[in-house]
Parts: sequence; C-alpha cells; structure tokens
Amino acid sequence: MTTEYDARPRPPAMSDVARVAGVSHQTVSRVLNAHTSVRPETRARVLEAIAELGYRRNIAARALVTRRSGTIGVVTVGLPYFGPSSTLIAVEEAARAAGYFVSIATLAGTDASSVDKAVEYFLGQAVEGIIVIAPQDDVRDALVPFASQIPLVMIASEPSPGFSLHTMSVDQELGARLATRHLLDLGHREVVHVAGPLDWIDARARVAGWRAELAVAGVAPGAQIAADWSAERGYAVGRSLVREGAPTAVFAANDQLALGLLHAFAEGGVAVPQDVSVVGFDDIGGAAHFHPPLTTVRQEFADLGRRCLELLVAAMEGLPLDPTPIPPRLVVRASTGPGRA
Amino acid sequence: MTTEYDARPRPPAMSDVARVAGVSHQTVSRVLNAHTSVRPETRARVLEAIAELGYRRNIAARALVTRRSGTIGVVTVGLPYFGPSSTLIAVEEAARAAGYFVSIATLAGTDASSVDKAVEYFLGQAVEGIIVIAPQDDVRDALVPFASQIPLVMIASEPSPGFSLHTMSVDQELGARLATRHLLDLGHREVVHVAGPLDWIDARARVAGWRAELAVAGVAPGAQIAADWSAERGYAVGRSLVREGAPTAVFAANDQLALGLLHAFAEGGVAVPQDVSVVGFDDIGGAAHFHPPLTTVRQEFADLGRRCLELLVAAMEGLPLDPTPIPPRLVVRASTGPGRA
DNA sequence: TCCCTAAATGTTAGCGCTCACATTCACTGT
DNA sequence: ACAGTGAATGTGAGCGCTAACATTTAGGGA
Repeated sequence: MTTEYDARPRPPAMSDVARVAGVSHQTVSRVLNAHTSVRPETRARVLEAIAELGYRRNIAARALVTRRSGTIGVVTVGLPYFGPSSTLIAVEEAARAAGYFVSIATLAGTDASSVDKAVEYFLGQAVEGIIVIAPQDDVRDALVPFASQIPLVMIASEPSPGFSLHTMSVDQELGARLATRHLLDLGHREVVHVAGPLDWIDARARVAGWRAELAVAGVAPGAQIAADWSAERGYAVGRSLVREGAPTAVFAANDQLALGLLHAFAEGGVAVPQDVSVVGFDDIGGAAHFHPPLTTVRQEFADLGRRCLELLVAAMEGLPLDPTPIPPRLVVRASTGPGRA
Repeated sequence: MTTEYDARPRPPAMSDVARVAGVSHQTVSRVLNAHTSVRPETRARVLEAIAELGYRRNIAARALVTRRSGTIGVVTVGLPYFGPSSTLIAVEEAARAAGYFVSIATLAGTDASSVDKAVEYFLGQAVEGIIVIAPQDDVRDALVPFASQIPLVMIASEPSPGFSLHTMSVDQELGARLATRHLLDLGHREVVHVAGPLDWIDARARVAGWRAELAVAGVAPGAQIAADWSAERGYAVGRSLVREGAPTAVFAANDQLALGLLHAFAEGGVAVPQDVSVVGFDDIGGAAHFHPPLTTVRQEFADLGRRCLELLVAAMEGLPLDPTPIPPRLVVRASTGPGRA
C-alpha cells in the first residue's frame, strides 16, 4: 500500500536498473564508469537492463556528488563575425570529443560590466573552465580578476603577463609581416595600413607586424588609418584615399575592410592591382571571388579552436601548457601586383 | 574532534549561509527563490550573509530535486555560415534573458546518425528543449522520432505535418517571390535560378517561390541550375553561363553564389546589370560592397532566433504556439536593372 | 586441509538543495 | 479572555548518484 503502485512519470534510476539486472546499484555505477572488477557476464546483464529500461544517468545527481559539471563555458562577441564563429565551432567539436558540454554566452559589449555578467553567469552554472573569444583590451582587463577563480583561456595575441589568464591565438603579428613583406617584395615603398579598432588586441598586433616588417626593410611606415572591421568603413576609407591620391599598396586589417576598399577603388577608377595593391586578413568565404580576387592572410580558425580547448583542459588538469601561437599563411591572389612600372 | 577543523575546500552551502544569518536553510532557499513570506529584515540578513560568504547556489543539487536543468540545447550546422551563426547568437541572447543556459552541439553531417548523436548528447545532458539550426531534409526526418520525447523546434520553412516537431523560419518562399517579382517588374522575361542544395528545405522553398511568382506572371521558368551555397560554385556556374550565353536575369539562392556569379560575369565581360541582373539572398556583411553592390533579400536572423526561442519556451510550457514565419525584405542595390533596351 | 589473498559485489553515508509539512507567533474578532 | 487566522519560519525526507568501506566468493600455496 505504498506509492509503488502509482504510475511512474519518473524516469528510471540506477536502482531500477539494478533491480532488473539483479545486482546492486553500485555495480550499475561501476559498469557505467568503466570500473574494473565487473564480471563480463554481470556487465552484460546490466547493459541489457539499461537498454530495456531506456535508462539514462542523471547528470545532476552525478555532478552533485562529484562536484564536477563537465561543462565548459565559451564567451563570444555578440556578432556573427567569421573568425569567432569558426573558432566557436572548432572549440565545440573538440570539447565534445573530450567529453565536455559546451555552454555559450555572448557579450553585450566589451565593457567590464558585460564581461563580469558573462563570467558570473558561467560561475553560477559551475562551469569547469572558460574560453573567451573576444580579443579586446577591455575584455582582457575585466577577465584578469577571475583568472584566479577558474581556468580561463582567452584568444589574444599578447600573453597576459604574470597572471593565470592563459592566451592562445593565431600569430597576428606574423600574419601582418607576411602581408607587408609580400607588398615590399613586389616593390612597393609606401604601404598604408587600414587598421582595425585598436582596442582589439589582434588589431594592434597587425599594426605592430606591419610596422616591424617595414622597419626591417628600412622603409618608413605609410599612413595608418583607423577603422572598424566593416566593409562600410573600408569603403569610406577607400573613397578618401581616392580623393586624396591613393598609395600604391594598402594592407587592410581584415577582408571586409579590403572589400570596401576594392569597391571604392573600382568606383573611383583606381585599378587594382595596377594602381594599388590590396591585401586583406582572414580569408573569409568568397574572398577568392572579390573583384579582383583578394590576396589575404589565412587564419586557421579550426586549429585555433582546437588549441584553445587543449590549453584549457591542460590548465584545468594542471598539466604543462603550450601557448605557442599558430602560424597564419599568406594566400596570394589577384589584388596584389608590382604596380605600374 | 570531527573534521570540522579541517580547512574547507568545499564552497559554502546553503546551510553555511543559514548559520551566518541565524536562520534555517529553508529561509535562505526562500530568499533565493523570491518566495513571499520572508520579513524584509530577515531577507536583508540572508542577503548579507550570502555576500559575506560569496555563496553561490549549487545548481546540480537544485536540478536534482527540481528535475529541471534550466538548459536548452541548440544544434547547428558545423560550418560558420552567416545565417546559422547569426541565429545562434540571437537564440542565446533570448535564452539567457529567459533564464536558460544554452548548450551547443554542431552537426558532423546531415545523416541520421549525426543527428541522433547530437540529440542523444543533449538528452544525456537533460536539456529541457532543443532548437535545431540545420534546415535540411535528412535532419528533419531524423528529428521526428525525438519530437515526442522532448520539445523540439527546427528552423524550416515547411511545417512538419502532424508531428510535435515545431518549425519556425523566415518566409523563404516569400523572399524568393520578392526577388523574382523585382526582376519581372524590371522587364526581364527569362529569370534563371541558381538553386542551393535541394536537400535544404530553404533551398527548395526558394525554388518554389521563384516558380510561383513566375507562374503568376505567366512567364515560363528559366533554367534551374543546381548548386551548393559556395562562391566557388557560383563562379563555376557563372562561367558556364557566360560560355553558353547568359540570360538577362539570375536569381541566386544566396549571396555567396551571387558573388561567384558576379566574379565570372566580370571576368567574361558580361556587364551587371546592363547585360544581366543578379539578385542574391541573405544580405551578408559586405553585400553592399560587391561589384556591383548586390540586390538581395534580407533575412532578419536576429528576429528568427528570438522567435525560435519563444516558440520553444511556449512548447515547453504547453502554451499556444505562433508559428507565423518572418517576412524578409528586398534590398535593391546596383546589381539589378532593366537591362539593355 | 586450511588460510590467505584478490576479485567481485554489496552496504552505507552523504553531496546541497527543494518540497511538504509542522510549528511558532502576533494579531483579529467575538 | 480565547480560539481562529495567516504570516513567518523551521524540520525532515529524499532527489539519484559516487566514494569509502564491508562483505562474499573463488583460487592457490603451505
């Protein structure tokens, strides 16, 4: 006369499996956790009972006792940029393969309060580690205080000095040097840089690479023009370049800017690459079909995502870390040339 | 002589807060859950203790007893497409605002086994509902058997008949009609369609819209050319169109295809829009700076994501559903014109 | 033969929370 | 003065699992 007779809307628990298999719940647990010391025939009986009942382990109960959520959090910028999206996908795949769940949170802004909110959200969810795909100064600064509380990996091409905030990235500076050297090798002596927003760590690294390569060649840096990441801005910059007399070579901080530039040049009757060479950064989908096809620096975001996860897992397990950045690759297409002789 | 003396690596629990505040753990719970019947001064004391201890509620324990994970799962295609990425971001924002955690899983392929794996993964995580951002036939078919187990919303422009698999989408057919009508209004009488992969529900809807609008105008459909979603394929199609003599109007199933088309036409000396008009679909970043700026159908993915979540939450709570699709909008730019008279 | 050991399995005690219910207390109306 | 009420708070049980320890069983050496 207990509630045993009630219809059970409750999903089967380990004890139900145990009863069906004629073993103790602990043995079921051992089978599930691949413990040694379970007789093959016992294991088979348990597995059968599990299948019969459609049993699924209650992860909340498991998390409660193990004090592990098996979840990692990924913070990303709240815009569908090509790089962050690609990286997120790679992180997710790697995490799932490593047995982690992936929870995401987008950033409303780069201010400390947005970052705090996102991290607190994840702490409230008891994630075991956090990856941040938002390589901006403000974000980094806001992250630092949390680095002692939880394993944290941020995508950034500057190491975070002295803190346990780990960083991983494609070598932005190298990419910029590759782009600049290519232009230099083609004989250009004035290389203008249309820079991304300078509060983005990667944008600054590209500026630094551009400058460094120019310095090595003993060439004075051309104009550095501030921009955001958009084609619209690239277009606006291109128009003023056309108006004021275009340089022979422009290195744009990303492909969208380059696209806008190309548009303005075409409109202004400036031939690419005859009058001006243009290099982009990222190699987004379609870059090979811009007008003309864009020479650009290709970042392997899939590798980046994978490496981020590796780094995070190493940090979580107290293993040695390998923060070596990933080398990018120059993809030469039709938007660059020696220019008019 | 108990373990009370041990340094406690254990984070504070509700009972610790209760002790500090001089109340019972239940009262702490009531404060946390915004129950009525807590005296303001008691609440204040509890809040103070929470702040003092840096207490954070253990969500595993909570989930265990409430049988609710507070998590929703989002399955997305494993590629950084503009639409899915944008939609994912919007879903996440809406979900977080509604108090849900968002777990993601990417699809390795569209086959039933990949879909099964992703859904099983989420069932193992005890998510309360699932949103699928992968509008393909195979995916839909593989999803149907799960629809009775868990609230499921899929992005698809065809309602799923008779099942509890809910769908939401931007009105693809309407978008295609808008694009086609625009071309028709400009005086074109042969509108070719470069179609997306036909196992994508949305690709088929665009074909249907194109056909329908043509039928209304009493115009025979032009060639329907099968493609994928890539600029590369658009380029290849464009080249053969140039070779075989281009039509006066092409409606491409997405902007990437249109980009490739534009590339091939420019290369082949076919003027856009004088010789041929081109319309795309999506309005991806930079479409306004293609050569020439692309006329396209704009989808509001942010709205889509938000609506998906609303639909899912309604389904989870047994509320009435509003599956009205979202109307897209034609954005007319320079890639379309009346053609040569 | 018996004991010892290791493999195989069982038993018990929580993890930290919420739910259902019990209790206390300060009022109110009669 | 007293039961009756509702607000405010406390108590106890148990969610389903794992970890630690206890027990049983089988096999091998003296």
